[in-house]
Amino acid sequence: METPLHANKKKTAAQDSQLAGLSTDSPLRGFVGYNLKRAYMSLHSDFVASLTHLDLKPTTFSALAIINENPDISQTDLARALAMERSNIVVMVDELQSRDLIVRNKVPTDRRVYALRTTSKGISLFHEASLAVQRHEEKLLEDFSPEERDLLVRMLIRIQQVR
Amino acid sequence: METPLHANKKKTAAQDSQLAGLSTDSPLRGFVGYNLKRAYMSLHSDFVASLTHLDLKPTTFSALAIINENPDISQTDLARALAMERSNIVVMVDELQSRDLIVRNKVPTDRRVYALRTTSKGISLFHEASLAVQRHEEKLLEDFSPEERDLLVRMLIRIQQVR
DNA sequence: TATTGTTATACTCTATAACTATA
DNA sequence: TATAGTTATAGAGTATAACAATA
Repeated sequence: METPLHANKKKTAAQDSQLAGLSTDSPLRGFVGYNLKRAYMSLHSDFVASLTHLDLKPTTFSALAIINENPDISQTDLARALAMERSNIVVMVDELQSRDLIVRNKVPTDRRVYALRTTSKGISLFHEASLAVQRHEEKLLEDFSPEERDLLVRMLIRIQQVR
Repeated sequence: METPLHANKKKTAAQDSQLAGLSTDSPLRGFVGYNLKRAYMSLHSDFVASLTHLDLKPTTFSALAIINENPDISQTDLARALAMERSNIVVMVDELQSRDLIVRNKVPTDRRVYALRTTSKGISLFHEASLAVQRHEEKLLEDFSPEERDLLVRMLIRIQQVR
């Protein structure tokens, strides 16, 4: 028995009109930026839904991934990696810490900073979440060959490297 | 004399860490969704900047494009095309109307709806904005061949068509 | 002086519910 | 009953400024 991905809830505008726009927004379809935004929007709600059962949001999932990959990372560096403001990192780290998913360790050599680490609970939740995200991506990209997926990722990274 | 695209303002987190993340967020780089979001974020601030001199935002630019392409479109259909809630369309249409970029015509056959149309002022502003967006995209995609751009757009559309 | 973490705050975007007038 | 437009409001997400502790 799987949880249905689209239950009988009323859809939001963002979810509903994924296809509706394809006829009337033709003047915008030639723009890469427009299609990038729409593609992002169309996968976003499903992505969020794939993490709710673990009580994670996209940002908290990403934070967990980065802290797990970079033990003793500081909040400032985490902010930079996530492209978020330091001030907004604080409350998110508070939440992860209060749920015992990460710890804030003091650093003797620089008493201003915290060294963030995932706990064993945080690690196992992260692994579980990774599987959920992989399932979400698998469904999203089922019509894409491995080569196409790779090509897409490389193109998206090239766009980020502009400037 | 061109307007500098990155003036001497302090960068926001979203702008700053376009590249900073490339080292520390490696566990997330395999996910298409993550790269999609980051690519969208990295072009967004520059896209917004490319429209500010015309006092347009991404959404108002898109609305202008859709109304121009679909004369006498209703607010509900505009909302669907833009993937926005009808309630949020109202204030945006208010603004475009107050700036004489569009008109709200009454429809005799159904007195509930408005038929939206661009004014001549709206049309010329839209054309000017289109050129600005094209310049922005040209810079964004200068390393992409026409074939690559086309391929990227088609992949992004395929993602939107899932489900 | 500069940086880390922090707090408070504001602003934008988006979502929801309730209403009116029409159909 | 259902739909178009509207209003008010609430909730995210994100940005800015100022501060204490530390470098």
